[in-house]
Amino acid sequence: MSSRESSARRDGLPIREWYQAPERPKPIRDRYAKLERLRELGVPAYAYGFNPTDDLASALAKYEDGADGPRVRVAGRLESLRDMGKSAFAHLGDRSGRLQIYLRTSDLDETEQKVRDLLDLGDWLGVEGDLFRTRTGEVTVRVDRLELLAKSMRPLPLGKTEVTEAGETLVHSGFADVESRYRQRYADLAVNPDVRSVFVARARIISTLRAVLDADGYLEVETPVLQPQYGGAFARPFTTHHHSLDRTLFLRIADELYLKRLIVGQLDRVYEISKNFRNEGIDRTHNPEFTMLELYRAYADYQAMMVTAEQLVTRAAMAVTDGLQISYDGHSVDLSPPWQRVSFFEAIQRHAGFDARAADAEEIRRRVQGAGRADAEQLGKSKLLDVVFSEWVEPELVNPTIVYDYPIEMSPLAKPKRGDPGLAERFEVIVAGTELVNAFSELNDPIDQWERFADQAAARDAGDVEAQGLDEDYVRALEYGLPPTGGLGLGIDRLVMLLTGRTTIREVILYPIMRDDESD
RNA sequence: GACCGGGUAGCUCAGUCGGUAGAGCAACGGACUUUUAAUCCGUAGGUCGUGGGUUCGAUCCCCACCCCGGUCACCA
Repeated sequence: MSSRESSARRDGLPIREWYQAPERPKPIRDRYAKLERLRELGVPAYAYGFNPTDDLASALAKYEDGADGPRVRVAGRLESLRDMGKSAFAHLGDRSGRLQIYLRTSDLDETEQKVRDLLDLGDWLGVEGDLFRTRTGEVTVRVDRLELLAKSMRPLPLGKTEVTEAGETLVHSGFADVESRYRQRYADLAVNPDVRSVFVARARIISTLRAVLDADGYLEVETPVLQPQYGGAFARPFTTHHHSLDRTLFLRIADELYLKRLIVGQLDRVYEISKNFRNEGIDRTHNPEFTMLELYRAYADYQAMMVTAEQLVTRAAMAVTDGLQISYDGHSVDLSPPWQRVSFFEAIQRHAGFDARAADAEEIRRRVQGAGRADAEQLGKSKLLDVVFSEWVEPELVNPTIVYDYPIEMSPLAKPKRGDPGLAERFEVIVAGTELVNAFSELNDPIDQWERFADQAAARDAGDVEAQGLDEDYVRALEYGLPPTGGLGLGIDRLVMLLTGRTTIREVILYPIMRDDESD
Protein backbone atom coordinates (compact mmCIF):
# COMPACT_ATOMS: atom_id res chain seq x y z
CA MET A 1 0.00 0.00 0.00
CA SER A 2 1.24 3.38 -0.89
CA SER A 3 0.97 6.32 1.45
CA ARG A 4 2.91 8.43 -0.99
CA GLU A 5 0.88 11.21 -2.52
CA SER A 6 0.63 10.65 -6.19
CA SER A 7 -1.07 12.52 -8.95
CA ALA A 8 -0.50 9.68 -11.39
CA ARG A 9 -3.36 9.10 -13.70
CA ARG A 10 -4.30 6.44 -16.15
CA ASP A 11 -6.77 7.28 -18.89
CA GLY A 12 -7.50 10.44 -16.92
CA LEU A 13 -8.36 8.67 -13.68
CA PRO A 14 -6.44 8.35 -10.45
CA ILE A 15 -4.85 4.89 -10.57
CA ARG A 16 -7.02 3.34 -7.89
CA GLU A 17 -10.18 4.56 -9.53
CA TRP A 18 -8.94 3.29 -12.85
CA TYR A 19 -8.87 -0.25 -11.49
CA GLN A 20 -12.43 0.06 -10.25
CA ALA A 21 -13.83 1.72 -13.35
CA PRO A 22 -16.62 -0.18 -15.06
CA GLU A 23 -14.63 -0.28 -18.30
CA ARG A 24 -12.13 -2.64 -16.67
CA PRO A 25 -12.79 -6.33 -17.19
CA LYS A 26 -14.61 -7.76 -14.23
CA PRO A 27 -11.73 -10.06 -13.19
CA ILE A 28 -9.48 -7.04 -12.80
CA ARG A 29 -12.03 -5.13 -10.75
CA ASP A 30 -12.53 -8.20 -8.59
CA ARG A 31 -8.84 -8.55 -7.99
CA TYR A 32 -8.48 -4.90 -7.15
CA ALA A 33 -11.28 -5.31 -4.61
CA LYS A 34 -9.33 -8.16 -3.03
CA LEU A 35 -6.25 -5.99 -2.88
CA GLU A 36 -8.25 -3.39 -0.97
CA ARG A 37 -9.57 -6.07 1.33
CA LEU A 38 -6.01 -7.21 2.06
CA ARG A 39 -5.11 -3.64 2.83
CA GLU A 40 -7.93 -3.43 5.35
CA LEU A 41 -6.66 -6.63 6.94
CA GLY A 42 -3.17 -5.18 7.16
CA VAL A 43 -1.77 -7.98 5.02
CA PRO A 44 0.95 -6.83 2.63
CA ALA A 45 0.09 -7.77 -0.93
CA TYR A 46 3.67 -7.44 -2.08
CA ALA A 47 6.18 -9.06 0.25
CA TYR A 48 9.88 -8.30 0.37
CA GLY A 49 11.25 -11.81 0.20
CA PHE A 50 10.94 -15.40 1.24
CA ASN A 51 13.47 -18.11 1.94
CA PRO A 52 12.38 -21.43 0.49
CA THR A 53 14.26 -24.53 1.54
CA ASP A 54 13.82 -26.07 -1.88
CA ASP A 55 12.42 -25.48 -5.29
CA LEU A 56 9.23 -27.37 -5.98
CA ALA A 57 10.77 -30.36 -7.74
CA SER A 58 13.37 -30.93 -5.03
CA ALA A 59 10.78 -30.53 -2.30
CA LEU A 60 8.70 -33.19 -4.00
CA ALA A 61 11.73 -35.47 -4.25
CA LYS A 62 12.29 -35.25 -0.48
CA TYR A 63 9.20 -37.25 0.27
CA GLU A 64 9.83 -40.86 1.20
CA ASP A 65 7.04 -43.36 1.23
CA GLY A 66 5.82 -44.72 4.50
CA ALA A 67 5.80 -41.66 6.69
CA ASP A 68 4.71 -38.06 6.45
CA GLY A 69 7.34 -35.37 6.20
CA PRO A 70 9.78 -33.92 5.96
CA ARG A 71 8.74 -30.35 6.53
CA VAL A 72 9.37 -28.07 3.58
CA ARG A 73 9.20 -24.37 2.91
CA VAL A 74 8.46 -23.58 -0.70
CA ALA A 75 7.23 -20.79 -2.93
CA GLY A 76 5.61 -20.54 -6.30
CA ARG A 77 2.78 -19.25 -8.36
CA LEU A 78 -0.75 -20.43 -7.72
CA GLU A 79 -1.64 -22.39 -10.86
CA SER A 80 -4.79 -24.19 -9.80
CA LEU A 81 -7.19 -24.02 -6.89
CA ARG A 82 -9.89 -26.47 -5.89
CA ASP A 83 -11.77 -24.97 -3.00
CA MET A 84 -13.94 -27.23 -0.86
CA GLY A 85 -14.97 -24.80 1.79
CA LYS A 86 -13.02 -25.74 4.88
CA SER A 87 -10.17 -27.16 2.83
CA ALA A 88 -8.68 -26.61 -0.55
CA PHE A 89 -6.14 -28.18 -2.86
CA ALA A 90 -3.98 -26.11 -5.12
CA HIS A 91 -0.85 -26.36 -7.21
CA LEU A 92 2.14 -24.10 -6.97
CA GLY A 93 4.38 -23.84 -10.02
CA ASP A 94 7.93 -22.68 -10.54
CA ARG A 95 10.67 -23.32 -13.10
CA SER A 96 11.33 -26.79 -11.72
CA GLY A 97 7.77 -28.04 -11.85
CA ARG A 98 4.55 -28.19 -9.86
CA LEU A 99 3.73 -29.20 -6.32
CA GLN A 100 0.32 -29.68 -4.79
CA ILE A 101 -0.51 -27.93 -1.54
CA TYR A 102 -3.34 -28.69 0.87
CA LEU A 103 -4.87 -25.77 2.70
CA ARG A 104 -7.02 -26.84 5.63
CA THR A 105 -8.76 -24.15 7.62
CA SER A 106 -7.96 -25.77 10.94
CA ASP A 107 -4.22 -25.70 10.13
CA LEU A 108 -4.20 -21.94 9.45
CA ASP A 109 -4.48 -18.96 11.75
CA GLU A 110 -7.23 -16.42 11.41
CA THR A 111 -5.36 -14.06 9.10
CA GLU A 112 -4.12 -16.89 6.94
CA GLN A 113 -7.66 -18.16 6.57
CA LYS A 114 -8.76 -14.76 5.36
CA VAL A 115 -5.83 -14.57 2.97
CA ARG A 116 -6.74 -18.00 1.65
CA ASP A 117 -10.19 -16.74 0.82
CA LEU A 118 -8.73 -13.87 -1.16
CA LEU A 119 -6.42 -15.94 -3.35
CA ASP A 120 -6.51 -15.83 -7.13
CA LEU A 121 -4.82 -17.94 -9.73
CA GLY A 122 -1.54 -16.28 -10.59
CA ASP A 123 -0.77 -15.10 -7.04
CA TRP A 124 2.69 -15.84 -5.69
CA LEU A 125 2.68 -17.73 -2.41
CA GLY A 126 5.15 -18.94 0.14
CA VAL A 127 4.07 -21.90 2.25
CA GLU A 128 5.43 -24.20 4.90
CA GLY A 129 4.29 -27.60 6.06
CA ASP A 130 4.84 -31.34 6.11
CA LEU A 131 4.78 -33.47 3.00
CA PHE A 132 2.24 -36.27 2.84
CA ARG A 133 0.63 -38.46 0.23
CA THR A 134 -3.05 -37.91 -0.48
CA ARG A 135 -5.65 -40.61 -0.80
CA THR A 136 -5.32 -40.34 -4.56
CA GLY A 137 -1.56 -40.70 -4.34
CA GLU A 138 -0.17 -37.24 -4.95
CA VAL A 139 2.64 -35.94 -2.77
CA THR A 140 1.38 -32.74 -1.21
CA VAL A 141 2.35 -30.09 1.34
CA ARG A 142 -0.02 -29.85 4.29
CA VAL A 143 0.26 -26.13 4.72
CA ASP A 144 0.35 -24.67 8.21
CA ARG A 145 1.99 -21.38 7.30
CA LEU A 146 0.78 -19.35 4.38
CA GLU A 147 2.23 -16.11 3.12
CA LEU A 148 1.13 -14.01 0.18
CA LEU A 149 4.24 -12.95 -1.71
CA ALA A 150 2.64 -11.00 -4.55
CA LYS A 151 -0.92 -10.39 -5.60
CA SER A 152 -1.72 -10.96 -9.25
CA MET A 153 -3.89 -8.13 -10.56
CA ARG A 154 -4.52 -9.54 -14.00
CA PRO A 155 -5.72 -13.06 -14.73
CA LEU A 156 -3.13 -15.18 -16.50
CA PRO A 157 -4.38 -17.03 -19.56
CA LEU A 158 -4.06 -20.27 -17.65
CA GLY A 159 -5.52 -23.36 -19.18
CA LYS A 160 -6.56 -26.29 -17.08
CA THR A 161 -3.85 -28.86 -16.85
CA GLU A 162 -4.70 -32.50 -16.77
CA VAL A 163 -2.11 -35.16 -16.16
CA THR A 164 -3.34 -38.32 -17.84
CA GLU A 165 -2.74 -41.84 -16.57
CA ALA A 166 -0.05 -42.17 -19.23
CA GLY A 167 1.72 -39.25 -17.62
CA GLU A 168 1.13 -36.81 -20.46
CA THR A 169 0.18 -33.30 -19.58
CA LEU A 170 -2.89 -32.04 -21.37
CA VAL A 171 -3.68 -28.37 -21.28
CA HIS A 172 -7.29 -27.41 -21.74
CA SER A 173 -8.30 -23.97 -22.94
CA GLY A 174 -4.68 -22.92 -23.03
CA PHE A 175 -2.96 -19.78 -24.19
CA ALA A 176 -2.38 -20.51 -27.86
CA ASP A 177 -2.68 -17.32 -29.89
CA VAL A 178 0.83 -16.88 -31.22
CA GLU A 179 0.59 -13.13 -31.52
CA SER A 180 -0.35 -12.72 -27.87
CA ARG A 181 2.20 -15.32 -26.85
CA TYR A 182 5.06 -13.38 -28.44
CA ARG A 183 3.85 -9.96 -27.40
CA GLN A 184 3.30 -11.11 -23.82
CA ARG A 185 6.07 -13.63 -23.51
CA TYR A 186 5.92 -13.33 -19.71
CA ALA A 187 2.41 -14.73 -19.79
CA ASP A 188 3.40 -17.37 -22.34
CA LEU A 189 6.24 -18.55 -20.13
CA ALA A 190 4.13 -18.43 -17.00
CA VAL A 191 1.44 -20.55 -18.50
CA ASN A 192 3.17 -22.90 -20.95
CA PRO A 193 5.77 -25.15 -19.32
CA ASP A 194 6.96 -26.43 -22.68
CA VAL A 195 7.81 -22.88 -23.71
CA ARG A 196 9.88 -22.55 -20.55
CA SER A 197 11.59 -25.79 -21.42
CA VAL A 198 12.71 -24.45 -24.80
CA PHE A 199 14.52 -21.58 -23.14
CA VAL A 200 15.99 -23.81 -20.48
CA ALA A 201 17.31 -25.98 -23.31
CA ARG A 202 18.63 -22.90 -25.07
CA ALA A 203 20.58 -21.90 -21.97
CA ARG A 204 21.98 -25.42 -21.62
CA ILE A 205 23.03 -25.51 -25.24
CA ILE A 206 24.88 -22.23 -24.92
CA SER A 207 26.54 -23.16 -21.65
CA THR A 208 27.61 -26.48 -23.17
CA LEU A 209 29.18 -24.72 -26.13
CA ARG A 210 31.02 -22.44 -23.72
CA ALA A 211 32.18 -25.38 -21.64
CA VAL A 212 33.51 -27.25 -24.66
CA LEU A 213 35.41 -24.21 -25.93
CA ASP A 214 36.69 -23.13 -22.53
CA ALA A 215 38.02 -26.64 -21.90
CA ASP A 216 39.71 -26.50 -25.28
CA GLY A 217 41.66 -23.37 -24.40
CA TYR A 218 39.54 -20.79 -26.17
CA LEU A 219 39.24 -17.31 -24.70
CA GLU A 220 35.81 -15.75 -24.66
CA VAL A 221 35.96 -12.13 -25.79
CA GLU A 222 33.66 -9.24 -26.56
CA THR A 223 33.98 -7.12 -29.65
CA PRO A 224 32.06 -4.03 -30.74
CA VAL A 225 28.40 -4.14 -31.56
CA LEU A 226 28.62 -0.56 -32.82
CA GLN A 227 31.02 -0.54 -35.71
CA PRO A 228 32.18 2.31 -37.96
CA GLN A 229 32.30 -0.14 -40.85
CA TYR A 230 30.40 -3.36 -41.15
CA GLY A 231 31.77 -6.54 -42.63
CA GLY A 232 32.32 -10.24 -42.24
CA ALA A 233 29.09 -11.23 -43.95
CA PHE A 234 26.81 -10.20 -46.78
CA ALA A 235 23.86 -8.28 -45.43
CA ARG A 236 22.27 -4.89 -45.15
CA PRO A 237 23.06 -3.31 -41.80
CA PHE A 238 21.13 -1.24 -39.32
CA THR A 239 22.53 2.27 -39.28
CA THR A 240 22.71 4.56 -36.30
CA HIS A 241 24.39 7.75 -35.28
CA HIS A 242 26.65 8.73 -32.44
CA HIS A 243 25.89 12.29 -31.40
CA SER A 244 29.05 13.45 -29.69
CA LEU A 245 31.29 11.87 -32.31
CA ASP A 246 28.83 13.03 -34.97
CA ARG A 247 29.43 9.90 -36.88
CA THR A 248 27.51 7.09 -38.52
CA LEU A 249 27.82 3.71 -36.87
CA PHE A 250 26.47 0.33 -37.87
CA LEU A 251 25.16 -2.47 -35.74
CA ARG A 252 27.34 -5.44 -36.50
CA ILE A 253 26.26 -7.96 -39.08
CA ALA A 254 29.12 -10.23 -37.94
CA ASP A 255 32.07 -10.08 -35.57
CA GLU A 256 34.44 -12.00 -37.82
CA LEU A 257 36.89 -9.25 -38.71
CA TYR A 258 37.29 -8.12 -35.10
CA LEU A 259 37.89 -11.65 -33.88
CA LYS A 260 40.54 -12.40 -36.47
CA ARG A 261 42.37 -9.22 -35.45
CA LEU A 262 42.67 -10.81 -32.02
CA ILE A 263 44.46 -13.80 -33.51
CA VAL A 264 46.91 -11.29 -35.00
CA GLY A 265 47.23 -10.02 -31.43
CA GLN A 266 48.35 -13.48 -30.26
CA LEU A 267 45.23 -14.47 -28.40
CA ASP A 268 45.47 -17.73 -30.41
CA ARG A 269 42.01 -19.15 -29.75
CA VAL A 270 39.04 -16.88 -29.29
CA TYR A 271 35.29 -17.05 -29.48
CA GLU A 272 32.34 -14.78 -29.05
CA ILE A 273 28.67 -15.51 -28.68
CA SER A 274 27.20 -12.43 -30.23
CA LYS A 275 23.97 -10.84 -31.26
CA ASN A 276 24.20 -9.88 -34.91
CA PHE A 277 21.82 -7.54 -36.69
CA ARG A 278 20.75 -7.77 -40.29
CA ASN A 279 18.28 -5.39 -41.84
CA GLU A 280 16.48 -7.95 -43.92
CA GLY A 281 13.29 -9.91 -44.20
CA ILE A 282 11.64 -11.72 -41.34
CA ASP A 283 10.43 -15.28 -41.75
CA ARG A 284 10.46 -18.67 -40.11
CA THR A 285 14.25 -18.84 -40.09
CA HIS A 286 15.22 -15.15 -39.95
CA ASN A 287 14.94 -12.59 -37.17
CA PRO A 288 16.67 -9.22 -37.61
CA GLU A 289 18.68 -9.82 -34.46
CA PHE A 290 20.00 -13.29 -33.93
CA THR A 291 22.74 -15.06 -32.06
CA MET A 292 25.88 -16.47 -33.52
CA LEU A 293 28.87 -18.29 -32.15
CA GLU A 294 32.07 -17.42 -33.94
CA LEU A 295 35.40 -18.98 -33.06
CA TYR A 296 38.91 -18.70 -34.47
CA ARG A 297 41.83 -20.97 -33.82
CA ALA A 298 45.42 -20.33 -34.82
CA TYR A 299 47.23 -23.00 -36.82
CA ALA A 300 44.00 -24.77 -37.74
CA ASP A 301 42.52 -25.14 -41.22
CA TYR A 302 39.03 -25.95 -42.40
CA GLN A 303 39.58 -29.69 -42.04
CA ALA A 304 40.18 -29.14 -38.31
CA MET A 305 37.08 -26.94 -38.18
CA MET A 306 34.99 -29.78 -39.56
CA VAL A 307 35.88 -31.85 -36.51
CA THR A 308 35.20 -28.87 -34.25
CA ALA A 309 31.77 -28.41 -35.82
CA GLU A 310 30.91 -32.05 -35.20
CA GLN A 311 32.06 -31.82 -31.59
CA LEU A 312 30.15 -28.64 -30.80
CA VAL A 313 26.88 -29.79 -32.27
CA THR A 314 26.97 -33.29 -30.84
CA ARG A 315 27.96 -32.09 -27.37
CA ALA A 316 25.18 -29.51 -27.39
CA ALA A 317 22.73 -32.15 -28.55
CA MET A 318 23.69 -34.56 -25.82
CA ALA A 319 23.09 -31.85 -23.25
CA VAL A 320 19.43 -31.53 -24.17
CA THR A 321 18.29 -34.64 -26.03
CA ASP A 322 18.26 -38.33 -25.26
CA GLY A 323 20.61 -39.21 -28.05
CA LEU A 324 21.91 -38.18 -31.42
CA GLN A 325 18.91 -39.54 -33.29
CA ILE A 326 16.40 -36.76 -33.26
CA SER A 327 13.31 -35.97 -35.21
CA TYR A 328 12.79 -32.59 -36.75
CA ASP A 329 9.94 -31.26 -38.86
CA GLY A 330 8.82 -34.74 -39.80
CA HIS A 331 12.32 -35.97 -40.62
CA SER A 332 14.48 -38.22 -38.55
CA VAL A 333 17.92 -36.75 -38.29
CA ASP A 334 21.05 -38.59 -37.22
CA LEU A 335 23.59 -36.22 -35.72
CA SER A 336 26.23 -38.89 -35.09
CA PRO A 337 29.68 -38.02 -36.35
CA PRO A 338 31.45 -38.30 -38.66
CA TRP A 339 29.08 -36.41 -40.89
CA GLN A 340 28.76 -36.98 -44.58
CA ARG A 341 31.17 -34.82 -46.59
CA VAL A 342 30.54 -33.71 -50.12
CA SER A 343 32.08 -30.96 -52.20
CA PHE A 344 29.95 -28.05 -53.37
CA PHE A 345 30.09 -29.04 -57.02
CA GLU A 346 29.59 -32.75 -56.32
CA ALA A 347 26.52 -31.85 -54.33
CA ILE A 348 25.12 -29.89 -57.27
CA GLN A 349 25.98 -32.72 -59.64
CA ARG A 350 24.21 -35.17 -57.38
CA HIS A 351 21.07 -33.18 -56.61
CA ALA A 352 20.69 -30.79 -59.53
CA GLY A 353 22.09 -33.20 -62.10
CA PHE A 354 24.66 -31.14 -63.96
CA ASP A 355 28.29 -30.14 -63.81
CA ALA A 356 28.08 -26.57 -62.58
CA ARG A 357 31.80 -26.09 -62.60
CA ALA A 358 32.06 -26.76 -66.29
CA ALA A 359 28.91 -24.82 -67.09
CA ASP A 360 29.12 -21.16 -68.03
CA ALA A 361 26.91 -18.51 -66.49
CA GLU A 362 24.47 -18.71 -69.41
CA GLU A 363 23.78 -22.38 -68.96
CA ILE A 364 23.23 -22.00 -65.23
CA ARG A 365 20.99 -19.03 -65.88
CA ARG A 366 18.87 -21.11 -68.27
CA ARG A 367 18.43 -23.80 -65.66
CA VAL A 368 17.58 -21.29 -62.94
CA GLN A 369 15.08 -19.55 -65.21
CA GLY A 370 13.60 -22.92 -66.06
CA ALA A 371 12.92 -23.34 -62.39
CA GLY A 372 10.90 -20.15 -62.41
CA ARG A 373 13.31 -17.55 -61.07
CA ALA A 374 12.30 -14.34 -62.74
CA ASP A 375 15.32 -12.40 -61.57
CA ALA A 376 17.89 -14.77 -63.10
CA GLU A 377 18.74 -12.27 -65.79
CA GLN A 378 20.36 -9.88 -63.34
CA LEU A 379 22.40 -12.43 -61.44
CA GLY A 380 26.10 -13.12 -61.83
CA LYS A 381 27.54 -16.59 -61.80
CA SER A 382 28.19 -16.80 -58.09
CA LYS A 383 24.65 -15.69 -57.20
CA LEU A 384 23.30 -18.15 -59.73
CA LEU A 385 25.27 -20.95 -58.13
CA ASP A 386 23.90 -19.92 -54.80
CA VAL A 387 20.38 -20.15 -56.17
CA VAL A 388 21.09 -23.59 -57.58
CA PHE A 389 22.50 -24.72 -54.28
CA SER A 390 19.67 -23.43 -52.15
CA GLU A 391 16.94 -24.56 -54.57
CA TRP A 392 18.12 -28.04 -55.39
CA VAL A 393 20.72 -29.10 -52.87
CA GLU A 394 19.89 -27.72 -49.44
CA PRO A 395 16.35 -29.13 -49.19
CA GLU A 396 17.72 -32.60 -49.90
CA LEU A 397 20.23 -32.58 -47.05
CA VAL A 398 18.56 -33.87 -43.91
CA ASN A 399 21.34 -35.49 -41.92
CA PRO A 400 24.14 -33.08 -41.18
CA THR A 401 26.25 -32.74 -44.28
CA ILE A 402 29.54 -30.94 -44.66
CA VAL A 403 29.53 -29.23 -48.04
CA TYR A 404 33.05 -28.04 -48.79
CA ASP A 405 35.09 -26.19 -51.40
CA TYR A 406 32.90 -23.30 -52.43
CA PRO A 407 33.58 -21.12 -55.46
CA ILE A 408 36.10 -18.54 -54.41
CA GLU A 409 33.98 -15.57 -55.59
CA MET A 410 31.39 -16.51 -52.97
CA SER A 411 33.96 -16.44 -50.18
CA PRO A 412 35.98 -13.22 -49.98
CA LEU A 413 37.42 -13.96 -46.53
CA ALA A 414 38.48 -17.56 -47.16
CA LYS A 415 41.79 -18.94 -48.38
CA PRO A 416 42.02 -20.35 -51.87
CA LYS A 417 42.04 -24.12 -51.90
CA ARG A 418 45.52 -25.52 -52.05
CA GLY A 419 46.09 -26.84 -55.55
CA ASP A 420 42.82 -25.40 -56.92
CA PRO A 421 42.66 -21.62 -56.51
CA GLY A 422 39.24 -21.32 -58.18
CA LEU A 423 37.81 -22.80 -54.99
CA ALA A 424 37.91 -21.62 -51.40
CA GLU A 425 38.71 -23.74 -48.37
CA ARG A 426 35.26 -23.20 -46.97
CA PHE A 427 32.48 -25.44 -45.82
CA GLU A 428 28.93 -25.18 -44.60
CA VAL A 429 27.05 -27.68 -42.54
CA ILE A 430 23.51 -28.21 -43.77
CA VAL A 431 21.03 -29.97 -41.49
CA ALA A 432 17.36 -30.49 -42.18
CA GLY A 433 17.63 -28.23 -45.20
CA THR A 434 19.11 -25.21 -43.47
CA GLU A 435 22.60 -23.84 -42.96
CA LEU A 436 23.87 -24.34 -39.47
CA VAL A 437 27.60 -23.73 -39.76
CA ASN A 438 29.83 -21.72 -42.05
CA ALA A 439 33.60 -22.11 -41.74
CA PHE A 440 36.85 -21.66 -43.56
CA SER A 441 40.56 -21.61 -43.61
CA GLU A 442 40.91 -17.90 -43.02
CA LEU A 443 42.51 -15.80 -45.71
CA ASN A 444 45.72 -14.44 -44.16
CA ASP A 445 47.49 -13.01 -47.21
CA PRO A 446 47.00 -9.23 -46.96
CA ILE A 447 47.58 -8.63 -50.66
CA ASP A 448 45.03 -11.24 -51.68
CA GLN A 449 42.62 -9.84 -49.08
CA TRP A 450 43.01 -6.34 -50.46
CA GLU A 451 42.20 -7.61 -53.92
CA ARG A 452 39.13 -9.47 -52.72
CA PHE A 453 37.90 -6.39 -50.88
CA ALA A 454 38.46 -4.37 -54.04
CA ASP A 455 36.30 -6.83 -55.99
CA GLN A 456 33.62 -6.46 -53.35
CA ALA A 457 33.83 -2.69 -53.50
CA ALA A 458 33.37 -2.89 -57.27
CA ALA A 459 30.32 -5.08 -56.81
CA ARG A 460 28.95 -2.58 -54.33
CA ASP A 461 29.53 0.28 -56.74
CA ALA A 462 27.68 -1.79 -59.32
CA GLY A 463 24.66 -1.80 -57.03
CA ASP A 464 25.09 -4.84 -54.82
CA VAL A 465 23.93 -3.44 -51.47
CA GLU A 466 25.24 -6.46 -49.65
CA ALA A 467 28.79 -6.46 -50.92
CA GLN A 468 31.39 -5.80 -48.28
CA GLY A 469 33.36 -2.62 -47.88
CA LEU A 470 37.12 -2.30 -47.99
CA ASP A 471 38.35 -2.46 -44.42
CA GLU A 472 41.82 -0.94 -44.53
CA ASP A 473 42.48 -1.40 -40.86
CA TYR A 474 41.73 -5.09 -41.20
CA VAL A 475 44.24 -5.38 -44.02
CA ARG A 476 46.77 -3.55 -41.86
CA ALA A 477 46.21 -6.19 -39.17
CA LEU A 478 46.85 -8.91 -41.76
CA GLU A 479 50.05 -7.11 -42.74
CA TYR A 480 51.32 -7.55 -39.19
CA GLY A 481 50.75 -11.25 -39.75
CA LEU A 482 47.78 -13.55 -39.18
CA PRO A 483 48.95 -17.11 -38.62
CA PRO A 484 47.13 -19.85 -40.49
CA THR A 485 43.75 -19.83 -38.79
CA GLY A 486 40.57 -21.83 -38.92
CA GLY A 487 37.31 -20.05 -38.21
CA LEU A 488 33.75 -21.17 -37.73
CA GLY A 489 30.36 -19.58 -37.28
CA LEU A 490 27.44 -21.46 -35.79
CA GLY A 491 23.88 -20.13 -35.81
CA ILE A 492 22.71 -20.54 -32.24
CA ASP A 493 19.04 -19.93 -32.92
CA ARG A 494 18.95 -22.56 -35.63
CA LEU A 495 20.81 -25.03 -33.44
CA VAL A 496 18.27 -24.46 -30.69
CA MET A 497 15.46 -24.92 -33.19
CA LEU A 498 16.94 -28.20 -34.35
CA LEU A 499 17.49 -29.54 -30.86
CA THR A 500 14.14 -28.45 -29.45
CA GLY A 501 12.09 -29.42 -32.49
CA ARG A 502 10.84 -25.88 -33.19
CA THR A 503 10.32 -24.92 -36.81
CA THR A 504 10.05 -21.16 -36.38
CA ILE A 505 12.86 -19.02 -35.05
CA ARG A 506 10.38 -17.00 -32.99
CA GLU A 507 9.82 -20.00 -30.79
CA VAL A 508 13.47 -19.97 -29.70
CA ILE A 509 13.89 -16.19 -29.29
CA LEU A 510 12.33 -14.82 -26.12
CA TYR A 511 11.28 -11.52 -27.62
CA PRO A 512 11.06 -11.83 -31.41
CA ILE A 513 10.60 -8.61 -33.31
CA MET A 514 6.98 -7.61 -33.89
CA ARG A 515 5.23 -4.70 -35.46
CA ASP A 516 3.80 -2.00 -33.23
CA ASP A 517 0.75 -3.02 -31.35
CA GLU A 518 -1.86 -0.49 -30.34
CA SER A 519 -3.92 -2.66 -28.04
CA ASP A 520 -3.28 -2.65 -24.29
C1' G B 1 5.77 -6.95 -51.92
C1' A B 2 1.75 -10.77 -53.88
C1' C B 3 -1.83 -14.32 -52.64
C1' C B 4 -4.56 -17.25 -49.00
C1' G B 5 -6.43 -17.76 -43.99
C1' G B 6 -7.45 -15.35 -39.35
C1' G B 7 -8.82 -11.07 -35.60
C1' U B 8 -16.12 -12.45 -31.67
C1' A B 9 -16.23 -12.67 -23.42
C1' G B 10 -10.04 -12.98 -19.45
C1' C B 11 -8.67 -18.02 -22.40
C1' U B 12 -10.15 -21.72 -26.33
C1' C B 13 -13.69 -21.37 -29.93
C1' A B 14 -18.85 -21.60 -32.22
C1' G B 15 -22.39 -18.43 -34.70
C1' U B 16 -25.66 -14.98 -37.23
C1' C B 17 -27.76 -16.87 -45.83
C1' G B 18 -28.32 -8.55 -42.47
C1' G B 19 -32.77 -7.93 -37.13
C1' U B 20 -27.01 -5.36 -31.63
C1' A B 21 -24.39 -12.85 -30.18
C1' G B 22 -23.46 -18.39 -27.65
C1' A B 23 -20.62 -22.76 -25.29
C1' G B 24 -16.66 -24.73 -22.22
C1' C B 25 -13.06 -23.00 -18.96
C1' A B 26 -11.78 -18.59 -15.94
C1' A B 27 -14.63 -14.80 -12.77
C1' C B 28 -18.52 -13.54 -8.92
C1' G B 29 -22.33 -15.46 -4.90
C1' G B 30 -23.66 -20.06 -2.25
C1' A B 31 -22.77 -25.61 -0.50
C1' C B 32 -18.84 -29.04 0.52
C1' U B 33 -12.31 -30.72 5.60
C1' U B 34 -8.33 -35.80 0.63
C1' U B 35 -9.39 -32.76 -4.46
C1' U B 36 -6.78 -32.95 -9.07
C1' A B 37 -10.08 -30.49 -16.17
C1' A B 38 -13.15 -31.40 -8.39
C1' U B 39 -18.53 -31.47 -8.08
C1' C B 40 -23.44 -29.16 -7.36
C1' C B 41 -26.87 -24.58 -7.41
C1' G B 42 -27.06 -19.56 -8.99
C1' U B 43 -25.08 -14.78 -11.27
C1' A B 44 -22.58 -11.63 -14.22
C1' G B 45 -19.46 -10.73 -18.32
C1' G B 46 -19.04 -8.43 -25.40
C1' U B 47 -18.34 -0.56 -28.78
C1' C B 48 -17.88 -8.99 -32.76
C1' G B 49 -9.62 -5.49 -35.09
C1' U B 50 -10.13 0.15 -36.78
C1' G B 51 -12.42 3.78 -40.01
C1' G B 52 -15.76 4.69 -43.85
C1' G B 53 -19.92 3.05 -47.21
C1' U B 54 -24.65 0.46 -48.59
C1' U B 55 -29.22 -0.34 -45.67
C1' C B 56 -35.01 1.19 -41.92
C1' G B 57 -31.15 -1.74 -39.48
C1' A B 58 -24.18 -4.11 -40.20
C1' U B 59 -20.43 -8.37 -36.06
C1' C B 60 -22.26 -10.37 -40.96
C1' C B 61 -22.32 -7.25 -47.42
C1' C B 62 -18.72 -3.50 -49.95
C1' C B 63 -14.11 -0.31 -49.62
C1' A B 64 -9.74 1.20 -47.10
C1' C B 65 -6.45 0.47 -43.23
C1' C B 66 -4.02 -2.12 -38.86
C1' C B 67 -2.22 -6.64 -36.63
C1' C B 68 -1.11 -12.15 -36.74
C1' G B 69 -0.14 -16.75 -39.36
C1' G B 70 0.93 -19.53 -43.89
C1' U B 71 2.75 -19.85 -49.00
C1' C B 72 5.61 -17.42 -52.59
C1' A B 73 9.04 -13.50 -53.79
C1' C B 74 13.14 -10.81 -51.58
C1' C B 75 17.18 -11.75 -48.19
C1' A B 76 23.72 -15.85 -49.53
